[in-house]
Amino acid sequence: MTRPTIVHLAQAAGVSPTTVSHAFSGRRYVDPDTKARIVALAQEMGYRANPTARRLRSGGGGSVALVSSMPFAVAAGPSRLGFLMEIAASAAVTALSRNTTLCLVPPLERGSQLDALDVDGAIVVEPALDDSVLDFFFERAVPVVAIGRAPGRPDLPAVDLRSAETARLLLDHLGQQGQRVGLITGSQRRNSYIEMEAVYAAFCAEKGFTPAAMRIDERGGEDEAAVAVEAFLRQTPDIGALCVPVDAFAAGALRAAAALGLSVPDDLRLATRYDGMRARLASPQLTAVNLHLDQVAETAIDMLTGLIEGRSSSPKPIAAPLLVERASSARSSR
Amino acid sequence: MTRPTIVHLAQAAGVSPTTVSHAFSGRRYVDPDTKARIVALAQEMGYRANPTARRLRSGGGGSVALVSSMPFAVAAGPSRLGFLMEIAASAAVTALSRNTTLCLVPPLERGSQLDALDVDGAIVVEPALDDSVLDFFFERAVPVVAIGRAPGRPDLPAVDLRSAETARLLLDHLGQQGQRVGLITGSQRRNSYIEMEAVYAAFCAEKGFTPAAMRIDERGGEDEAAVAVEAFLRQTPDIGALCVPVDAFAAGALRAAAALGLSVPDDLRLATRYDGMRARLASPQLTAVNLHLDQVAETAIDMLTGLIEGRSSSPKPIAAPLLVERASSARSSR
DNA sequence: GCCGGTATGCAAAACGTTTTGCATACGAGC
DNA sequence: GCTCGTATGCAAAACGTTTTGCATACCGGC
Repeated sequence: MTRPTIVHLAQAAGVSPTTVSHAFSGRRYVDPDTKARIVALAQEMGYRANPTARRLRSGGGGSVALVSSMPFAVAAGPSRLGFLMEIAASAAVTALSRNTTLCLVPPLERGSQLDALDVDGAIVVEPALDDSVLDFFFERAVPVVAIGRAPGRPDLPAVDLRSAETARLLLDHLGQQGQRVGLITGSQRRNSYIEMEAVYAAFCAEKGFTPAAMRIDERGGEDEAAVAVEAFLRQTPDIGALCVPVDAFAAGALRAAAALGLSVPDDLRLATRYDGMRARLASPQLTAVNLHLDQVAETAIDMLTGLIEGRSSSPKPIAAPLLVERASSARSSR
Repeated sequence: MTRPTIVHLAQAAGVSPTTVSHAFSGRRYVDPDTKARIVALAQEMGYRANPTARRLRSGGGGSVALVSSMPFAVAAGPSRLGFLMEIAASAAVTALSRNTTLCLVPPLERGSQLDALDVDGAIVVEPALDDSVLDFFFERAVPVVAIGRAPGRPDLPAVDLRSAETARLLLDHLGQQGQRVGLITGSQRRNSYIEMEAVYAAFCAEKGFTPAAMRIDERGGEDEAAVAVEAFLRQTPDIGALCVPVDAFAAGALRAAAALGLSVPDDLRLATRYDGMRARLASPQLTAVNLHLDQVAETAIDMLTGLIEGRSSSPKPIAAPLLVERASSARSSR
């Protein structure tokens, strides 16, 4: 009744477990007849190697974690989809094609019991400065690849999201008619915010206008952003364009504009970073950037498997970010 | 340099591995002083039990798979988010709180190497008739819980999505002003389609109008739906309302209506099933149903862990589906 | 008749835990 | 002094693989 093991199969085939193992792994020669007999018998008995035993002996093999340090249960509702999940979808596909499974790990809260987490590596999405998620894996000596560089850890293998370029793309586009451009980022210290803020500072200096930037706590999501952006716009009424990399915040900004009677894009041009459903289906549709997340996910998985197997990671570059112009930043007709 | 094992720790503490094991598991009494010493030393040495070894000895423990048989790489773009991913997010959170990890498994294509998949159970989202995903797990004697009953397998544990009620809700709403209502489902044989089609037949008989239904292959996604629905509407011009449970198809239906110069909701009232981002951010927003997917995911995880541990599954019921009225089916003003 | 090579397969030692049955020591009760 | 419970801990056997070194048999060449 119990599941057949390699010993049962070996007995049935009249050979040793060693031979059975070799027959399947191909690591040593096995007489073709013998092998055929074993395979046929395995089929018949429904034998299937126990993956746990296999990985105990052979060390690791077969699964990586995908983790975000962004709130994901906290910011309930639609915002928990999007960026992370799009990466998850691509990464799962890629991982599977590398014969690896992908474990989805929600943000680690303090006291989370994660002993069960048994992975050979981890992909951490947009780690923040001093991110405890990174420590968690370091303690366990689990190799990590970050998506988006890890602030304060220039040595950590990462897939570069090219945030500086992305920022430049957005800002140049938003300010192309001479508008004063504002910037809304998150208060968490993620590399994309940091790079964007730096590019923004340079941009302002170049154009000769005073920076108008604000940071919002990610945990508040769209609602908090709507309130905060409204206050921000009241305070800086000469802002003609707003760069809002977090799509949930951009949705909040749309609401803020509406509340103030500002028309988008005529009174306020708006653009966000991640070209996901939120950007595509907002009204008006949001100008955004194609970050090639499918490539990013694939590259991250490849780097990680490389790291796990001790190969030096090939830093396959991601295609340059691509501006996707939409109605929210259409050239003003006024 | 290598990671310390229980033997190293035992040596360092001057006890046997047995005692160390008991100190952590609490399955036998260990002198408090000894235990404290062991724990302190473990901390210092960075000892952490190897989960693989643990599960080999103790049998299973710690991970479940989430699988959809819906195309997910095939239907690229935005449609690969949504339903499955919302469930994934909730399920991952619930799973973690049960000290279990969630593996995301993309649709199994023929020949997929899934030997690495080492899970104690699986949640299959909306299985179709004769779904090969189910066979895959049966072969491996992995317990399965379905989300949405499995057609042809009334015995399979499942979380009921209450599709009949959902259908009734949508149809009654759409037909409330006497319109003739059409139905668009998927050509795959999933329980929700089957139930909806049955309710629809009864509904038509009741109201005394000829059914107008169509099935579309899911793999075509929104684009194929746009084309198909346009043809469908041309052919049955007296349709005043359309029930389109698949949100990607509903988005296609919107495009079809626009192409035909039909205004939604004035000329055509529209409603879909899953109240996700797609419904909320479409223009006009789509009337949809709150299926309580967070509850569904949590219940599925609970049933599955129950099944794995041999407990009889407690069939905690899901809250009744709730109609969320939006602009796409607003009461016609004409 | 001996040597070297190839073909085929096995025994036994890992891998790092958990679990079970047994052992020792010690104090209390008689 | 003997028995008995309780406190504490250990040895050894699992769990199901993979891996490594060794064994046997056979064949051809000298």
